[in-house]
Amino acid sequence: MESLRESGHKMKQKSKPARPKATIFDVAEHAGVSIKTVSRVVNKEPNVRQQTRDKVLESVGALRYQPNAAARELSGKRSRIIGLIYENAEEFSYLNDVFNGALGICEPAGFSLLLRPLTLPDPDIADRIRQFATNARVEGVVLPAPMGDLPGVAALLREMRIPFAAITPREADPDEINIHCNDEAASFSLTELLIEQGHRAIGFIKGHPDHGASAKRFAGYRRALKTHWIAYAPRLVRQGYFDFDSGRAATGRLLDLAEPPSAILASNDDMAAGAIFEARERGLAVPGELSIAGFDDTRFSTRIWPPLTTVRQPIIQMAQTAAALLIDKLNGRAPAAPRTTFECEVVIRDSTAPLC
Amino acid sequence: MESLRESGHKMKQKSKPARPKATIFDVAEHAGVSIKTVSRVVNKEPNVRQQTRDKVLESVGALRYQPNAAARELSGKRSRIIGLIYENAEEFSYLNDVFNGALGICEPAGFSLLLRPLTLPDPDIADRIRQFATNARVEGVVLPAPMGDLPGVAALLREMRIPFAAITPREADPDEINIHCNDEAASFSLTELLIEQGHRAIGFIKGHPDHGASAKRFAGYRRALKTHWIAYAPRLVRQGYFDFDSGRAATGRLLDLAEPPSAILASNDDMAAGAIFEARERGLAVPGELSIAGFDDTRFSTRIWPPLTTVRQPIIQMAQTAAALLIDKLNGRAPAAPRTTFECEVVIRDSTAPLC
DNA sequence: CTGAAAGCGCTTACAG
DNA sequence: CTGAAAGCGCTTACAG
Repeated sequence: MESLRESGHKMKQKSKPARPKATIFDVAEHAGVSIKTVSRVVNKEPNVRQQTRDKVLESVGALRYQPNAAARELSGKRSRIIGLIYENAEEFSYLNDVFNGALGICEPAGFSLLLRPLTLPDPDIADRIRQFATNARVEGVVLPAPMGDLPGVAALLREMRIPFAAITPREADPDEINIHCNDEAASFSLTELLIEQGHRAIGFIKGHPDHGASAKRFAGYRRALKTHWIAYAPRLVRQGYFDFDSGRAATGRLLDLAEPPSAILASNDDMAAGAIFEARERGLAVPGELSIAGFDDTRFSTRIWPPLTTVRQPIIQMAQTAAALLIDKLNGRAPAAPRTTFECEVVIRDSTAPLC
Repeated sequence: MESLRESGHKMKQKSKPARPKATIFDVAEHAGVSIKTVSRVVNKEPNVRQQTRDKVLESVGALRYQPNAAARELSGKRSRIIGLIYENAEEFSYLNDVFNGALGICEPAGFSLLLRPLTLPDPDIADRIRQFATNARVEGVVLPAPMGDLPGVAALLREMRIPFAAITPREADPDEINIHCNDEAASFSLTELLIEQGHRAIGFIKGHPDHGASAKRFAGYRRALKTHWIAYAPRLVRQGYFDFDSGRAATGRLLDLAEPPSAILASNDDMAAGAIFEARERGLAVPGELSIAGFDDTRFSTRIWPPLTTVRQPIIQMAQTAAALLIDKLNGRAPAAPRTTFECEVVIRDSTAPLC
């Protein structure tokens, strides 16, 4: 017995001056228990006397013990890594919010967040995701829009048995984690705002067809028209792709109409910025001669002139919820509400005005 | 022999339907060598006969062998994780480029990139970095501006003996990896452009004092004035902080002058956007009555009206170089050029015009 | 040029 | 409620 301890002490002939870095053995010795008990306490497992638990916790603090993640993963088969697979779009403020929200939950829960940007469309997307999931050893994945809308992605993750949390308004399997906000209702409110301002010819620029949000936003627009007994005119609706250029081009076609709209609702801010740019190029005053509204409330919307009327989503909270529910699932706790809805908020600024 | 084969076949009574996941032992058996030899081949170590190497590589392919990262880290003391510590700023396009550039190098080299946003100023920055470095087990760190400019950060990393690559124009220890572009020369060129357009009263909005780039850009402005025999007027210089609001406020003070400038050079695009906004609020035509130039060529600069004259940095390449040199260092190869300079490029758009 | 042994620091069964 | 043993899949010394 004595000799064991001796040899233990002799062992510490480290060549580096760096701090020793306590292991589970050091903590066990310090607390006078077995390493298994330390493991139980550190992992918050049950069946440890409170007194023992306190003793161990004290030693953990005294030695500044931090479990070795590699050893944990090797023996426990758990990597504690969550992947964030996203479209590498130009507009990054949405992703930045998603990232910060998810990280804020992952870090305190002891999970690392690993990012994987993808450039769409990508014919090899399945291979790329498969490789990422394998190489990075992710236990679960967060899928911000539009990744959760791509049929191949969700199907692949299901096949690989990797749990995921999708942020998208598109309906999902009731057992899968789905976070979204009420795009349809927000679009309805925004359209209604324009109607209440006297606009009747309201142009609409649709979003990218691969995004679940696009259909919802368009549906809200149509419902508002219907509610207010305004006939739906297909010629006032143009396809966009959520980027500046497509918004600008769609606006051009709308303004070329014999009877152009007095207001344009773009399905996101980037396209609304394109609309404002096009209006300015044509010498049209915004909002005097043309009202323009967007969607997303990007950082952009208060930097351009005039500041944009738009819709704000609680993206940080949505990402936090996505990460939290995913971690619950990974930890074997059934998520309380796999499908969670958040409220959007219409933000009225200067790019829309009553029709004179 | 025959029996061995037999038993091999019987072995495949796996209970899971998932693919077996080959280990180094499987590869060794398949190739008829020891695990040590497999290890040598996989890690590209010398002293293996070409014939043996080929045989092992074939088995690796046949079994789709991928080394277990956790086991590797546990035994080899190397995590193959690089941290990216950045300021969580609103303007994210710079960071997005940094991230994509670094990731493009890390992934093929077998390194993971772990992001750590920080909100500045942060009194606990040292603790936070220390904890990140420990928890995430980063081997090295990439420090995009302005993280490399904060004296505490570099000092802490040195103390922890964690190699880092700083992207900043500020001078560094010649042994440390430093990536930057020629901010001073670019600012000189931009100022010269305005001078050549006939401007004499050129306002300057300085960048955040904690960023190394700020001093360089200011120096370029002063040198251009001097070169062209224009007296330096302190009243035409205002302090900004790289954000929209400070750019707008500084522009307001400049325009309130008895003899306001005919052109304003802002040290980044965000402040230039603020300048344009302020000019518009005052009913000043840009560039007709006031020329405005920025710095950075953010995605923003072509979205606002008028499109911004600015300076483009090859950020993706700079980040790639930072990551590549850092990985060289981590792998024990001395970086070829620890201090590397890139060229910036002046991009002339519509926000600047000859003085009439 | 190649390999047998030890060990990295944990967790998972399994005892008691 | 607690612990002794085995083992996760590699790499690091060390032999030959």
